[in-house]
Amino acid sequence: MKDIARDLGVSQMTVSKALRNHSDISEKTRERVLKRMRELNYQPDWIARSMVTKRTYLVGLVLPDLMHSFFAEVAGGVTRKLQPLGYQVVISNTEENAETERTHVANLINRKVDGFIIASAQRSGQEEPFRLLDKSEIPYVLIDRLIPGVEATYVGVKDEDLGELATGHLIGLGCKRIAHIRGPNVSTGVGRLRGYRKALTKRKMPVRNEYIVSGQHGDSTGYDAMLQLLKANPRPDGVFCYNDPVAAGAIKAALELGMRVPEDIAIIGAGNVHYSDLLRVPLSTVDQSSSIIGEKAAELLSERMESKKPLPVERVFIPPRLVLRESSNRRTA
Amino acid sequence: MKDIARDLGVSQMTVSKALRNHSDISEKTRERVLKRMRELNYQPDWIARSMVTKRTYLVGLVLPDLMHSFFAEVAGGVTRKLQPLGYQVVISNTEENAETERTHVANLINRKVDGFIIASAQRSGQEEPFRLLDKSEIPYVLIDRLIPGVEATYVGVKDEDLGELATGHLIGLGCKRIAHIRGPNVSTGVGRLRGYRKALTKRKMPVRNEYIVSGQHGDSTGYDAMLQLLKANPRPDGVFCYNDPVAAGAIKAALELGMRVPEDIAIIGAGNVHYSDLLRVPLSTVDQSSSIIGEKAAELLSERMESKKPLPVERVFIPPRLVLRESSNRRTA
DNA sequence: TTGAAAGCGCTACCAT
DNA sequence: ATGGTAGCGCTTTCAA
Repeated sequence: MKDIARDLGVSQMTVSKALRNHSDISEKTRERVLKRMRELNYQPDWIARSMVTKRTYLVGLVLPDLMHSFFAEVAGGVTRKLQPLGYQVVISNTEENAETERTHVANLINRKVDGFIIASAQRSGQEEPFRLLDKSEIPYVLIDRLIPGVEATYVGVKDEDLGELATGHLIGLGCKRIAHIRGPNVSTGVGRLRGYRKALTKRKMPVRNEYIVSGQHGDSTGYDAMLQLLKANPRPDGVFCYNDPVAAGAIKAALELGMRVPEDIAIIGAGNVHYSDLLRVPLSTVDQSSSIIGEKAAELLSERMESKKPLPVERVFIPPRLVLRESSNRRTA
Repeated sequence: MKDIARDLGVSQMTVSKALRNHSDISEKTRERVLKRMRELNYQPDWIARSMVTKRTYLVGLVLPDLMHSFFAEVAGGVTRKLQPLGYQVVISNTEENAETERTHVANLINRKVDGFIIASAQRSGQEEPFRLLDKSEIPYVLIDRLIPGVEATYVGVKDEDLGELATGHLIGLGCKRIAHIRGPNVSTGVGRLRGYRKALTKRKMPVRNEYIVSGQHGDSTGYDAMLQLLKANPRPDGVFCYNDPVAAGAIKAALELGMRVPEDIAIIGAGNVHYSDLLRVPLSTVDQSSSIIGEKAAELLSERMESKKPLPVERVFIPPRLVLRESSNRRTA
């Protein structure tokens, strides 16, 4: 930058302003500066700039599991929106570990990212990362998972509605003994479970504890959970699974035990991941508009990053939507 | 930092050194500094530090498609290795677009990342990002895809071997008319195609052009490619697909047309993505050790980032490994 | 073992 | 429309 100024016989200031299309710099000078800049192949130093402006144009995207394509899609939505605005996205994969999440968030705060989008792996009662965030005054948006006790802008579905929708669908199919493979102890897991209970209760169907087993994330665990479920007597004839990966594992287990899906047991998941249609039995699911969640979150965050004063907390709920495929394709009994 | 110094009646320098365990600062002083640091909840400013040290502890990870779980797994491997060393990983998703890749790489160079790991979407003849990189002197490691004309450290499989292995397997099964759904015009696509040809030629089997169709990435395209393939007369009885997502689509198409897999047509993919076992027909595939690729690349890169002088170019080839499942489970004819 | 001075590359602020 | 001064928060170099 100094070189350009020297070469052109103007001050460094003029150059600095010209490069940023600052208020009133004559067209002519700007042209000259830009020309020389290209000649020298000069690129402004983001770090030095950040140091004085206090803006890094970095955004932290904190996700529990990149391998789960729901989150990969969210990440796609976020970057698609944020890149054109000049932000770079730093993805932190917490592997569903609250402690990892805490350190990553602390790190990113030190790095002075301009904002956060977080699908948190914190269990209830652990709000430390959010206290750090609030203290740092860096704006952030929660996605997918709400954290009790944390008042923050959020984008996601109402998980209770999702659970009720899925369970209600199974009931409508004529299933009499509906089980649930539940997720982890975060708002999504808890909410979907609550929706499941609610749907049953509303129709005056009993909620049986042996029909609720834990699945967590991943494929093999859905498999294990289903094996356990099928030990119950009588066996369930419908299962609402916490998410699609779990459901995929569940289908595998059911088939291995010689059951037919959906004839003997109907199965529905959640998330509508891209390969659900290609599974052993194409999977009915509840779509959560994953990439829209990412885009919307990016939008809300960028408003908050641009704004001088803190913007009000906003909660955006995206309506869940049934996607029916073979795994629940059954005539009403 | 100044505050700590003032409070303790020492110089800012002493504090700076104490915090970095610099050479010889008395134990006592260090303790005092650390204590006060915790009290004030002080965190060093990475940006200011970067400005003078010229190290950002950021690594750019440039991938063509996060939705493809092969790359998601690679990303997992990379971050798992790099986080503990104090690096943050900035993931850039180029969506298989050479132009996007170019701008992202340029951006990240400006941001002074310390190194790059790249699975490039550049087609042959486009080496611009790499010329930028070479000029910037930032170390980088290529993964998965080699770029002709770019001499760089690389981690991946020998795609020709992979193609030969997969095709050879189909031949061993007794398939007589083996087709290939080929990938994009990058080293992986080209190499696998070459391996396919080689395997056939070696066994003196004919290479028929109508048995080679283009699949690209994604699910529906594998589906489309298979539909096209099945118009051939006679129909192929074995297909080697560029990767698992393509193969998943291909299976769907074959089944829809009433063919049995593997009885009428055997199918094999590549990449061993995590859901391959859960597909309509569990998919035989060639494993590429995706997360090991990520880890190894991270290792090579960190050596190069720590080293003062440029380290020699290294090429690490991970041997491909057959994973046999139902989609190619057939008695030898 | 500790500290003072200088400067990294840029921009904010205020003058001209 | 242009420029001078100061300073962001840290580290490096060299002196005490």
